[in-house]
Amino acid sequence: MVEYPFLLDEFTLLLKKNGLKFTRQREAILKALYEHDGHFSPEEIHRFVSEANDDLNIGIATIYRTLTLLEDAGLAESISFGKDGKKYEIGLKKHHDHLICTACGTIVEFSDDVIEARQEAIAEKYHFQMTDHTMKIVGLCADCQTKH
Amino acid sequence: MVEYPFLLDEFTLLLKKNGLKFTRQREAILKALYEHDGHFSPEEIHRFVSEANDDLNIGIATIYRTLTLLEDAGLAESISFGKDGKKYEIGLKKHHDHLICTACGTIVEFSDDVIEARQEAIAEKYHFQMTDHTMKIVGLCADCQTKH
DNA sequence: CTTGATGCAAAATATTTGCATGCTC
DNA sequence: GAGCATGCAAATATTTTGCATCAAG
Repeated sequence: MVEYPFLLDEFTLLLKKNGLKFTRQREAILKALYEHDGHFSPEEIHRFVSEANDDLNIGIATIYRTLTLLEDAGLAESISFGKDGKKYEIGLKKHHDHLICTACGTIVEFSDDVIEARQEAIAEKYHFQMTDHTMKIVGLCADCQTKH
Repeated sequence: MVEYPFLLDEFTLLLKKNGLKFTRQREAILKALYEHDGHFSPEEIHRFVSEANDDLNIGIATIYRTLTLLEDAGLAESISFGKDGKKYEIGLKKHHDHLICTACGTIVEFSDDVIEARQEAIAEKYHFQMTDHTMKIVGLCADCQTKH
């Protein structure tokens, strides 16, 4: 959907704008998020980054710090459900929402224009200046319904 | 919206159905959720229950266990956003969604039939058997927009 | 009485922070 | 060079668990 170079550009721009530094660690984390499609915990992301960069000894604290940074900037999004903690995914995709299976944990993404439009209308109605929105539908996926 | 006795009925029924026991602690937690309108962390709920029941020395573990129980049963719902952890509120209200202000943390509830209907259609399209759904719109509330 | 529930404290997780040192800019 | 970023480890915070005891059914 979005090309990596573009994402990287956004990122460097953002850093510059805030007087922050571009580091190998930050790049590696952004890239890991870009290359893995799905939703991951900070630990998982840590693993990805470590595996992809033998030479780079990255600390978990940096993962947390960077994820927060990316989320605030809108380059990453977090979602959480049930017992599982927060999971992150890359931002800047076409906006989409999630279907989550309570049995197997599968997350399906979807996008719906009617809902998108409606959300804007609602934000306006309540005088909110909307910066983001998310929707989750939870239930049983087709597979898990069968297994019962 | 929903009367407490009704809620309590649902609860006892649920417990019975699963061979679980009705205890003072569980009642107290349900009631605390019912009496406090809003979204609270397990700690906060623990405080509520403790303050309302001097004689009842309730442990935080029981709060966690009961909240999980209530959430699984649909009698409570959790929502999480940004740095804050999971927050719970009573379920069985008319279904509603949330507007969350990123600056002051205010949570406004709203309900929209168009969206409700659309969610059902989407669940069906993906062959999900929907058990719940949530929507969050995050942004700046009217107040916080002014303060800038 | 039988079995699940509770409180407590310990254990397991998850997340944040302080600080010396290393790297961008 | 100046100042932010990093890794590490310690400090916190958050949740979960084991277990002896209690209490609901």
